[in-house]
This record gives sequence, structure tokens and C-alpha cells, in this order.
Amino acid sequence: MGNEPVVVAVVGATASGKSGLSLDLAERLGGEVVNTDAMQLYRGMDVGTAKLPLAGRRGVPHHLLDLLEVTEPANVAQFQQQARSCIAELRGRARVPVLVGGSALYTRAVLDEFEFPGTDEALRARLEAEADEVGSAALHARLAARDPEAAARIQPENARRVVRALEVVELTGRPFSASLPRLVYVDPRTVQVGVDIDRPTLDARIEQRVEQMFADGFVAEVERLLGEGLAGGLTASRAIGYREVAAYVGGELGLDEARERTVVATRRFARRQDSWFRKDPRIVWVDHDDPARVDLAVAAVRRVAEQH
RNA sequence: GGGCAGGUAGCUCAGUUGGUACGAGCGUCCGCCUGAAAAGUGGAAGGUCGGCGGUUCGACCCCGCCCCUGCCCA
Repeated sequence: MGNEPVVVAVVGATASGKSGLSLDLAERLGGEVVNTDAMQLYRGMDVGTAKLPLAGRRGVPHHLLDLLEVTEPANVAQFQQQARSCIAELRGRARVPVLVGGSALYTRAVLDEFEFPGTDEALRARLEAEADEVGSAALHARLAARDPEAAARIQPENARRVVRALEVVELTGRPFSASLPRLVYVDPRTVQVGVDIDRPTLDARIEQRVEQMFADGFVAEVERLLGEGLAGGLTASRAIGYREVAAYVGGELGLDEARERTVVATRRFARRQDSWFRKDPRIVWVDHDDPARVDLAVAAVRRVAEQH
């Protein structure tokens, strides 16, 4: 295991400049890019997810893009497996995996010791129907009886988590931890590089990016995906921008309104991403416009490589 | 020039027959987060009510003048 390459992950808020840094790092380290963005997993969701077009990839191979149809739900557990085997494959070829993406849960699921209890479609469907009927508070009360600790950590209003907790409890007969695992890398030779960016700059970039998306045919992309069943996709239909543009196409929103709401939703998303990543003390932060950011990131990678 | 409607939280708008603004939605800020995660979810901070003057024990709510916005008439 001694000569296996380090695993690098570039994290940070949307529109902070992760893609560019990931390419720089892949070039400097002899690596290939592995996507860890839940929405870029979808085939056909390109403009609205700011997916790097082939022409912009500088010849660096990209993995784990375009794996799902918009009608399919996303699935972290499955992604975890795919990403880990992709990483193993790259290392087998002595290439450095450079993960990039803004989905914090996905990134952690891949990098950390992170196990998912099973799932049961029918059971979950039943619980969801029940939640709709009696309300999540009632289910929360049942959870409290079965698994007091989980209940204490999950807000009664959060139907999604209440249902999942009950699903796990009923399925495994064991308590659901209901809290994130500790920050422990499955492989100590892991480095996370965070792209730091101040809010005014980030907000301006988000606005600019969204405008560019619309100029680049975002509406046409959504129309095409609607034809492929986007509206029925559990995950994809709720993606930022896609739901707003779909509402515009459906005549429920004006174009300007759709664009403005997309900007706002993206901004809020960026805040949520930030609060996830800030909590992880292992992340080495580099400023988005620091001329030395690539050198700093490479230095961080070398440091970890030498320690192990 | 005249008439009408309106000027209340960052935005859109409720509300008080005069007694310290019950406000709401959105936004903003902070937090949570294990199989939908660009999802889901909790909390907080923001107005003294267009300006000046008057009436009143007391006005955001009454009166006067002024300013601004929209519509209408000339």
C-alpha cells in the first residue's frame, strides 16, 4: 500500500472555482478527476449543473459523470461503492484520484468510514404514506418508543429523517444512530482541499453563472429533459434551477422570476455547503484567487504523502 | 392644473373605529443532517408605520401642508 497514490478531494461552495483547481491538481499530480457531485451524475443535466464540457477538461479524464437518467433517484450508498471502486481502479494504474464536487454527504460517504444500513422500498413506501396521512409527529412518537436516542436527535417535523430512522429500526431491529459518523478517513492518505471565497464575490459569481446558464440554453435543456421524464424524477426534478425552469416552461413562473429564484436558491445552497465543509477541520483551505493556491494545495498533498 | 388610490420590516403586502406594531410570505443570518442531499428540516434578527406641523393625556391610525408612486381628467 506504500506506493499507492494519495486521494485528493477538492471541496467548497458552488461557483467557488473547484473545477479549475481540480484540473490544475490533476495535471500537477498525474491524476484524473472523479465527480462527487450528486446532480452531475445525471445524464443530460449539463448547463444547469455547470458540468465541465469535454472541451474544457484539458484532456484530463473525468469519471462518474452521466451515470443516471433523470427519472432515477440518486442513491448515496450506491455512489459510495461506485466511487470507491473508481478510486481503486485509478490507484491501480498509479493515477491520483482527484475528487471534485459540492455534495458534502457524497464526499464524506466516499472518504470517511461511513456505513449505510440497508433499505427496503416497500417498507419505506408504507412509512411515507403513513407520514402523509398521520403526520410526521405521529411517526416521531413511535420512533421515540422504539429508539429514544434517534428520536431525540431528529426533529419531529422532519418527515424524511423520521421515516428513514423508522425504516432502519424496523429493518435491522437495531437503533439508528441518527448522527453522522466521526471524521475518520478510510484511507489515511487522503487530503481535502477547500476553495475559500468571500461571500460578496461568491454571490456575484453565482448571479453571473446563472445568467450565463440561461444564455447557454438552460431552458432548452430543461425542455428536452422534461421530454425524458424529468418531472417524474424524484431527485433530478428538485435540482436547483431545473425545478424553477420547469415551472417557467409550465407557465407557472415568468422567465425573470425563474432566473431570480434560481440565483436565490443557489445562494442558499452555497451557505449550506459552506456550513458542512467548515465543520471539517481536516480540510486545507486555499483562497480562490490566491496565485499560489495550486502550489499550496500540492504542498498539502505532498505533506500527507510523506507522512504515510 | 385638478381628481382618485397608495406610501407599514430588505421586498410584496396585512393591520390598528386613537392607547406602547399579534403581523404574514419571501429574503437575510445561525444551526441540524447516514440510502432523494442542488434534497429535507429547526431557530433568530430586522419596521416606530413617507416628511413637517397641529389636535389630543396619548396618533401609525384624526386635521393641514409638503414629498414620492400609480392611475384618471384637463
